[in-house]
Amino acid sequence: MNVFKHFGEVLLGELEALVATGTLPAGTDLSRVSVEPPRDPAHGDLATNAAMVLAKPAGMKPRDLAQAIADRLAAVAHVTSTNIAGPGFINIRLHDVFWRDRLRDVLRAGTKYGDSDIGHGAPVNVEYVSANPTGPLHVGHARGTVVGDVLAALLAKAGYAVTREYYINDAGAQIDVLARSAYLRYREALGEDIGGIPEGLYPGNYLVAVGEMLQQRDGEKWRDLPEDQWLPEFRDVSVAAMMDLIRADLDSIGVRHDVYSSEQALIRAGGVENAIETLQSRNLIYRGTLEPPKGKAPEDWEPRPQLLFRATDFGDDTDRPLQKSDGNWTYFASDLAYHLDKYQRGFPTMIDVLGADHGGYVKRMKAGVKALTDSSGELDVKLCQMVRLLAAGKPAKMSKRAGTYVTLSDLLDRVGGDVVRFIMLTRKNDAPLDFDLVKVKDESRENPVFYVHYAHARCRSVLRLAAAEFAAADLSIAALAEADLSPLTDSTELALMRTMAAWPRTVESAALAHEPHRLAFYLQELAAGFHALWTKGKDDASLRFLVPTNLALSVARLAMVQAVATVLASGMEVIGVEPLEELRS
RNA sequence: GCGCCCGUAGCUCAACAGGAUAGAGCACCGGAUUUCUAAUCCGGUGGUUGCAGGUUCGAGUCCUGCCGGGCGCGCCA
Repeated sequence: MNVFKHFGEVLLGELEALVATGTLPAGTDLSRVSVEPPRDPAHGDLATNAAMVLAKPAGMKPRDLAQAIADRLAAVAHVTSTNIAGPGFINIRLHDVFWRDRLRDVLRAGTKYGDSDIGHGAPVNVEYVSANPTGPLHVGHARGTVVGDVLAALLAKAGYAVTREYYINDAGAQIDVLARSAYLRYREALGEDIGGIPEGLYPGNYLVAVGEMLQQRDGEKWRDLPEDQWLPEFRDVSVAAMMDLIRADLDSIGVRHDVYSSEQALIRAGGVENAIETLQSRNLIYRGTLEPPKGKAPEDWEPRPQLLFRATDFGDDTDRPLQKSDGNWTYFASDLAYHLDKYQRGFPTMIDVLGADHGGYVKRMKAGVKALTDSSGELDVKLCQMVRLLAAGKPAKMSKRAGTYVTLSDLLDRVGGDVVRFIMLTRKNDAPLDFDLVKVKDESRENPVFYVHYAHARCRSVLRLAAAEFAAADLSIAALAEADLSPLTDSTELALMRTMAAWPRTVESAALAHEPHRLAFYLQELAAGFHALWTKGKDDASLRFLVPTNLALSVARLAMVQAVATVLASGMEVIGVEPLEELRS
């Protein structure tokens, strides 16, 4: 249950009653009315802006209208009091029983707590990673990988039908370069001294295995043939090998895409022509000449008539070329085809997770999607800013082996997948992020991964001890869900329950905003609430979770501890981090 | 030159769809432990939300113009 949405609906009912009695005029627009947590918990449990939003249409002073609304709300179930504050906020306080009952919601739902149906099963396509198949994934790919994967999981939890997709850019010139690089390794495998890797080819030693494989499979078959004879085969084999590497990398961080789309296959199937024709039929293509970019004209610029898409009709800054002078399609043209293809496969909603260096590309792609789908398709692009690798505050050394950056695989070996996943969500995607290889392994308050893990482990520890302490009692989750929770009266306990009850709303709002980082922030908040209560039990023994002389109290508190563990696990499940039983190794 | 993103406490960052007195952590100062794992917690100091206007009952959030930083800017993907 999203508490705020629930009471929002209740409030709307009361407002409609005020319309019926004539206090509010017929046809009043109620869409801007909201029910939210108050900024300061001291104000109450819920707050609404209804009186401020509706004062003008009602022709009343906000505080007078607030009084009329508050009078009605005071009679609503679970509401213990209302008050009017500031410019006309109505603060609502709910009975403690209501909050305690939310623990039952958690215990009955398990880690499905927070699942929502706001998506109504609508299909959403999330495209992420989509690294060029020219080598293994490196650190730079890690952020988009995590952001995309967690966004997909988040949308699934919010009730969308999510497809996770990887777009293989296997058609461009860089694939020829890859094939030539592999060819060199092939000759090396045949025993030739190839010397150094020439400038412009990929030097990475991950291609050695590709060359060796081809040598073992085909012997000298390709050695003396002209390039156009071996290039297609070397392209295919190299791309397949690189995708195997990439898939292995993704697997090791727990990422599995539902669909891998090949740019080459799309082009061969006539996808680009299909897209071009669609645009042509809407008169959105013409042959024209672009102005050079002002202030930064390329030296070799010469005016040239090109096939152009009228992107400016859809909010872009300039029209965009579709065809290169050699007759091949531009990358933009095939990307148009790809997005049309996704749309035609049943995804009116598409999300692309890209690196920030694609920022200049967003407007034209959104324009393209609008044009191709007659504005019925929607594209959201999440740009991920740079990750700065540090070690104890200083820039981390890159591996200097020829041509290699720090690979994702190296990073995972060093800090583990849980750490990578969590840390990548500790900033919103469009802000730069520092990833400190040392700090992320610290066992302290400063390390959010540890802090959240520790909270869960502490919950589990209490539950284990409880099983020993109260061996005769039924402490199953089902039993805890039905327990008498009335002994839970401390303000810190109630605060923790409110935090847990905010989880469904967090899921929904993060999903609507396409902002997975909010989950990581929520988990830190919940962990903080639990740690606070834990320590309070040290100062005041009557607040300890386990009170051997008082079974009823202990059971109620165990229900709460179990609920904390469950909500933490629910969030960690979305992020893809494993909840730990204990931290001791 | 143009476009996109960013600018919030000394530092690193939050702020949910435009809401109330802008919140955390670190650092600094002062406290709590014969532990349900103190690897934690509590309290205090700290702000002209880059600058100047505008819209609104209400602006960190929306609009305009500046300043500063990052990314990008026809035949790379």
